Amino acid sequence: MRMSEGVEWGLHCCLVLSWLDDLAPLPVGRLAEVFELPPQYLKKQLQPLAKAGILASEPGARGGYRLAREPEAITLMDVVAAIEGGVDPFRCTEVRRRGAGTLAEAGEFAHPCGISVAMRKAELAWRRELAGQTVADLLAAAPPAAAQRARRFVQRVA
Amino acid sequence: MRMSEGVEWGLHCCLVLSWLDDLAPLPVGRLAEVFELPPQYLKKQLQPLAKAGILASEPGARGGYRLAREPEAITLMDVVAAIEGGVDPFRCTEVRRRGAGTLAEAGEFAHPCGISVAMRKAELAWRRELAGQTVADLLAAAPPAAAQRARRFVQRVA
DNA sequence: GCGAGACTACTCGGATATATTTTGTCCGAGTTCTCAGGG
DNA sequence: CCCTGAGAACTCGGACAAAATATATCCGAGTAGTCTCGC
Repeated sequence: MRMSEGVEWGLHCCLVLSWLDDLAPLPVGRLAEVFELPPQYLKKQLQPLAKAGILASEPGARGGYRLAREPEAITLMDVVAAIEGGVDPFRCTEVRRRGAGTLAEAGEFAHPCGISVAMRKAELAWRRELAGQTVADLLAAAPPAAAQRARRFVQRVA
Repeated sequence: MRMSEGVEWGLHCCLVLSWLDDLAPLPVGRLAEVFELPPQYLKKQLQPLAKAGILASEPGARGGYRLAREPEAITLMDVVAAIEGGVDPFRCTEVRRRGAGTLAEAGEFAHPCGISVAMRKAELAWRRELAGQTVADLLAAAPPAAAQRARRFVQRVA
């Protein structure tokens, strides 16, 4: 089980876009330079965020990405769901119905599989924690020097 | 992000091995028949559980797998960690140090990355829930008919 | 000097290859049971 | 009839392919800025 690195990139980019809100929209190329990431692939990772309404994109020259909402309104769950697709890590394939399960009576499978319930309970706790933290919280925790450095870096390159 | 189906299979097999404890050790072939799973691949998935001390394996004829501990002593976290390798789904690649981060002062990275901390907090909640549930809990929640059916099925095939 | 128009440069969006992980299969080492032969 | 010993069958363990997913790259559609030409 491995989360896509796009989640890490996306969150870092949300922070930078918050810091450089007055310079928006910011092209992907600039964002990529800030973290030395492959620009094309970073763009591919940010596209789902735009589609999910977390980022707003502007085409054409002088275009780029900006935050579509206030940092307080963007939860980590939003970002993870947008990039990972919002599917459960654990996927019940109803193994219980196969093999010996084919001999079961009809009503037995009315209740969901206990293993699935247990795993989903754990994932719910995970989601609850993700939904309880916002990009604004990350901004508060980040060192102020990083924000200033990112700003100078982007302006220097420009 | 997708959890290996080996987790689902492993947990179901733990249940069956609990139900059929007096028939142990049970070969993988029998377990595979109970759920119509590819026997060789199921074996591959159960091997990490044996290595982790959750299952005990016996080689040779009349060999097979049995539970190495009481169901009360096997948590879902144990099974997930054994099969998934115990690594964090989110992996911080220290992106903050690259690009603009190379200009930072030395002490700034003494504190861990805030994004990493946030993600780890969520994963901790997930792990806590997994560690709080045992195979014994799954046994209690499973329909009694399933246990009897599995027993009859295995004995019939034999 | 000023305005209109076409051109160029730059942006995002989606379609196309490569790498890596997951899934699935195969062969070898070891142990137990079976069965034939001898006492 | 009982014991001994060799053979055969069955088990797990780890090494070897195939498929699926994630990673990385390229090309096309569209927009803003710019430069030239005409008035």
